[in-house]
Amino acid sequence: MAGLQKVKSEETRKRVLGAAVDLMEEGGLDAVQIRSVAERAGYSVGSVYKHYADIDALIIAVNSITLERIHQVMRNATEGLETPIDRLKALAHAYSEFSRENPKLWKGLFDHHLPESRSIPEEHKLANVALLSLIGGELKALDPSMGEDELAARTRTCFGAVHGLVTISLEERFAGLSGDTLSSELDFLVQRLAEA
Amino acid sequence: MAGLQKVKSEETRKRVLGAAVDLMEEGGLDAVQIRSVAERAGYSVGSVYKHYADIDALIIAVNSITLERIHQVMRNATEGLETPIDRLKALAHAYSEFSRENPKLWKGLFDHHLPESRSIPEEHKLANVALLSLIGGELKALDPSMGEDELAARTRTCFGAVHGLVTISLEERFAGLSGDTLSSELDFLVQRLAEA
DNA sequence: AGTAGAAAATGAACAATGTTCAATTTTGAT
DNA sequence: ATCAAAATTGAACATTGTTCATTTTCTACT
Repeated sequence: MAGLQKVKSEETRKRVLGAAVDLMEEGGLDAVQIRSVAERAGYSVGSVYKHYADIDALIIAVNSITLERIHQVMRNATEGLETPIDRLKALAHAYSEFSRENPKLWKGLFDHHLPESRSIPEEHKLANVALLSLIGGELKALDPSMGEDELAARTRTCFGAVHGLVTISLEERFAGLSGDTLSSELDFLVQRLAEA
Repeated sequence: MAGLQKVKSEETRKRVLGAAVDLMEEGGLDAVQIRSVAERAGYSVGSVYKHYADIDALIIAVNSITLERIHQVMRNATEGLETPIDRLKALAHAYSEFSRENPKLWKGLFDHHLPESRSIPEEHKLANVALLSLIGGELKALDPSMGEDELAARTRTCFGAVHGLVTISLEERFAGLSGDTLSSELDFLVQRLAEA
């Protein structure tokens, strides 16, 4: 049966990726190294390269999982909420909370950059756009008359604004916000952006 | 005269830093390496270490210059403008323009992170706060009744929001905004945040 | 001027990490 | 049982940060 090899191969890939995710959670981007991943997964460095072209590909795989998790908590956050503004606020809070609860995964997602010469995999870009469309859907509900381009632009403005506040709040250099202050500023920001 | 050594030492430090700035402008954060800086400056690797404790200290020195440049263009941007809202919009545009005109310096500033164990130099944190206070001043003019804590929080919200929009607009992954669209979204964002 | 000590500068050597690949082990089909 | 393909290994190399013994240059003093 040809199945055994395939099963083993997939098992290896899964363990390698799992080890990489664990290391990112524990030690951030810098901890995701070929040797540390190989050791944690119980394989040699060569086996890691059998499944991921290089360290960047592995990190992107980890970040795709992080993106998926963020998408998940944001989708859940709007459940049961009726008005678009309430739903937008809930999305912003879910995003912020994820960054607080998983700072190393979150930073790893946004701190990782490919060299200029390389392009981000299409799949990963789509996962980013999927996040944006959670916001876009609410903005569309708020103002159905908005054109496609205008909606796309406004969606990025709203996401970018919340993303920026969350980002600087995680950084020591800006003496950022936290706790109730962060929470109420997020509400203020979304309210202002979304109100008619 | 004891002056010659001091002059030489300062000359070396200046050349090393200048080489590092040039490399950051040309090749971004990854191009600022001890060997490349030493070669560009015309010194050995050991001499670089004589003036900067490690590569992080050198990068922070480069980033302090970048911060100073950003501060400069933002200060200039408000000249001759009367209303706080116009001035806030001008600050946002100046920030955005700097990121477009100096993408590698700008990315180098925000992509660089110290290991958790190390703390950002006080001087560098103050330079960040100086940027924030340009915004804080306008917000205070807009609403003099605001308390200190409230003003500090709102200042970070406004900065973070603009910073986030600028950030994602520079990134391929988000298919960000540019040109007139970015410009008008910045206006929209500032208008909404600043209006009564 | 000459000289000893201090400061500056050098570059070889080491450590850590990404990457490659020839050799070995395991698996699948006959 | 045997051979080819797939999986796995780990030694070896390249790059980059860092250290430090040595050499060169400068200052102060006689």
